[in-house]
Amino acid sequence: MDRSFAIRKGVHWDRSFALRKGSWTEEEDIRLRQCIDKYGEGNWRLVPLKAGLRRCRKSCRLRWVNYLRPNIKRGEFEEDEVDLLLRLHKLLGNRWSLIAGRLPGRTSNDVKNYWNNRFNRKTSGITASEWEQVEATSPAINKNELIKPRPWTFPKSSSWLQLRRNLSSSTSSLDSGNTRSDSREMLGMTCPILPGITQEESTRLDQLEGNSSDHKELENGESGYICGFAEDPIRSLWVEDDLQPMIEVGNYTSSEEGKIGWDDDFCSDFNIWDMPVEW
DNA sequence: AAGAGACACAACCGCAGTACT
DNA sequence: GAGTACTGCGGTTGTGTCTCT
Repeated sequence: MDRSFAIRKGVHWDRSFALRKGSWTEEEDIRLRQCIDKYGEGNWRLVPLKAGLRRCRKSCRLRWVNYLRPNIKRGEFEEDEVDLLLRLHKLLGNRWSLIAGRLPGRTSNDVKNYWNNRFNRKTSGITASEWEQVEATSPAINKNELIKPRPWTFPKSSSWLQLRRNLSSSTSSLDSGNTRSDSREMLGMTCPILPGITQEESTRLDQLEGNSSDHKELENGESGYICGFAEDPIRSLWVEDDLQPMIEVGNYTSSEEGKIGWDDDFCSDFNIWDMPVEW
């Protein structure tokens, strides 16, 4: 790709750094795809060099993540996707990457663009009076009321198998009087709340199926799988046997019988599918 | 047919958090 | 602990296409 070609294609050419900007060509896509296929994702600093691209690493990553990555879903959002998007946005706000994580095949950019086009006040074409009506009928969401999950952090050596072992030991440690933070230490990680089910959680559920040691029974008689613990106050994703993702918020307790549960004095839960959506 | 405006999508930029030295 | 590099995210802008007049 030379400068004259770039100019002909209407592509901006940054002379000072010889880095290309603007739309990606088919040739660049092929180079990038071949590079990722060969070396895998990550280490974006080296990708432009290995791929022989005159693009900055951020540009390469963005192109891969939003366009070239396999299994990216194109086309109009389906009805159930829009429904889930609305519910998740109500819960999470503009946390596009988290929302996209629960819409298989959709990227954060897709979700953001879709939202901005359809529901953004500036661009949706909805009149001021219509918006006033929407806002009046929708419960206000304060920033500090939004659940803002942080990325899961695992020790480098962790694996689901290890997590499972730690999960078992942490449960028994509660019975022996250890504190909750001790248990988190034993877990070797901090797991914030993750509403809905991610791909990883889904995979884990598949692994859990039939493994009774990971199946928990609550004091209130409910049973299911715990997919994540959060930092204080305890917020956890609890997936019941019928695979309904419940969000538990409250104090985590244990009982003599070895059962686990949440303190009734400070505990609430809700099903993401039951959340009202008023648009 | 041509121009204007709307729309959808791609890409860039700046920032914050994290990892590394 | 401080400084630097890297990564990922969200807001914003740019650009191509479609529709309407």
